[in-house]
Amino acid sequence: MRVSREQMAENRERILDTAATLFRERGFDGVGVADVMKAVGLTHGGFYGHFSSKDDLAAQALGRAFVHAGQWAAEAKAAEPEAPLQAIFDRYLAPSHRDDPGHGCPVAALGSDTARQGEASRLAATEGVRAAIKGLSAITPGATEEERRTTAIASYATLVGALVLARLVDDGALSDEILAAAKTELQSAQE
Amino acid sequence: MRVSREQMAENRERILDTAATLFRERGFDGVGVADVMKAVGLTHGGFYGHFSSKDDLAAQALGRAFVHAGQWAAEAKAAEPEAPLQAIFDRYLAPSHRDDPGHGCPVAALGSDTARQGEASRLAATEGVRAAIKGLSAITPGATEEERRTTAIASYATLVGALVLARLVDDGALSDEILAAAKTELQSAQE
DNA sequence: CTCTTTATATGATGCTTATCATGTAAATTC
DNA sequence: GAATTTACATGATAAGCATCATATAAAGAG
Repeated sequence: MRVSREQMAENRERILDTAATLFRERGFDGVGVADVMKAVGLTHGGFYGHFSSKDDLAAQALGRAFVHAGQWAAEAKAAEPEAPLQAIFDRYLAPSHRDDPGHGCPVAALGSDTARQGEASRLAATEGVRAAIKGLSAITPGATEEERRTTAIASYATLVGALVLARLVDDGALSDEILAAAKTELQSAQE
Repeated sequence: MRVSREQMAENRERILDTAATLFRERGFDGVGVADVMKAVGLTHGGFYGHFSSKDDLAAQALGRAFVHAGQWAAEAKAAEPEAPLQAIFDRYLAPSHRDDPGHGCPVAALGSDTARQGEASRLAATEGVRAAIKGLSAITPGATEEERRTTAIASYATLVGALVLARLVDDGALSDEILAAAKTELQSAQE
């Protein structure tokens, strides 16, 4: 059955959002085209009217998941004008973020996966990382532009690594300790 | 055809080593049982004489991949008795490590994957991470035991995150910059 | 209101892959 | 060295999944 133009556009958006969440939760190979469509409330047949392939969906969903990363600085400034960097660290390293990969950082959720993905996905991720670094640099202290950027990149790496490690281990106490340790070090580096 | 006891034991070891490499290179879902056996020079049929399932293999191969991580400190001390920590940072953040995931850090290569794996794999990874933290703590400077451990965990996170990001991006210059930035920050934190 | 278009549903198709069943030849045992 | 065991090979089996073909009913055009 046919749906209205707006309905179709909305369906497409929901497919993208749903895919972005499911991929982060279960990995690219852990989610089938039919799974995504079913979660949206459609059947698998209509999929290829929206996307040319699963790879195409993966790349676009990745881009969608990265949108948030590009707005890091702006959001943090709005939420905590006094200490935006601190707000980012707190949010990123919160147990709630660790426990909800579907709506969190795509690098932590799909990082090792994406490195093995097709070109389109790699490009989307690269742009996302670039935007995240730029946003972080803008609110990172430092004498020179270059120094701020270097520090921002390292902070980003610490955040990602800590979240990956915290999700990896099968021991809640150790997981909490990892998040806390990263937060402590990132704070003390700020002085 | 049957092979000797030693031959069988050697085959089992080669299956494990090969799997540990292939999984890190292509992800758990990117490698089939038949792929591993073929790479070893056997056929898929004999697999279940060695392991009870692919999950079983994955868990044991992960354990194998983590062996190296537990010996971090010892190896670094042997190679660079003066500055073992520096040796670890240099080696971990080297382009050669980035470009050879099959023989490198299992957290960076399979981190986000493993978080979705079965219990046995999670446990193997948890033990590996624990050992790596312990090893790093032993050569990390700091006033108290607790402080050394906190710093070691954060350094580990920075290493992992930087490698994941460096492998993720589709731009060699940005990738190199990420590795260099992490190294710079880790060094300056040491004073 | 009729005609045309099309977004989605249903139902193949073909491929990949984990696992199992059976055969066989070589190692081990006695 | 005959009998037995067994590690591996060959060849199913069955399930999952990406993609495509066709049908249909509802939207949009006139």
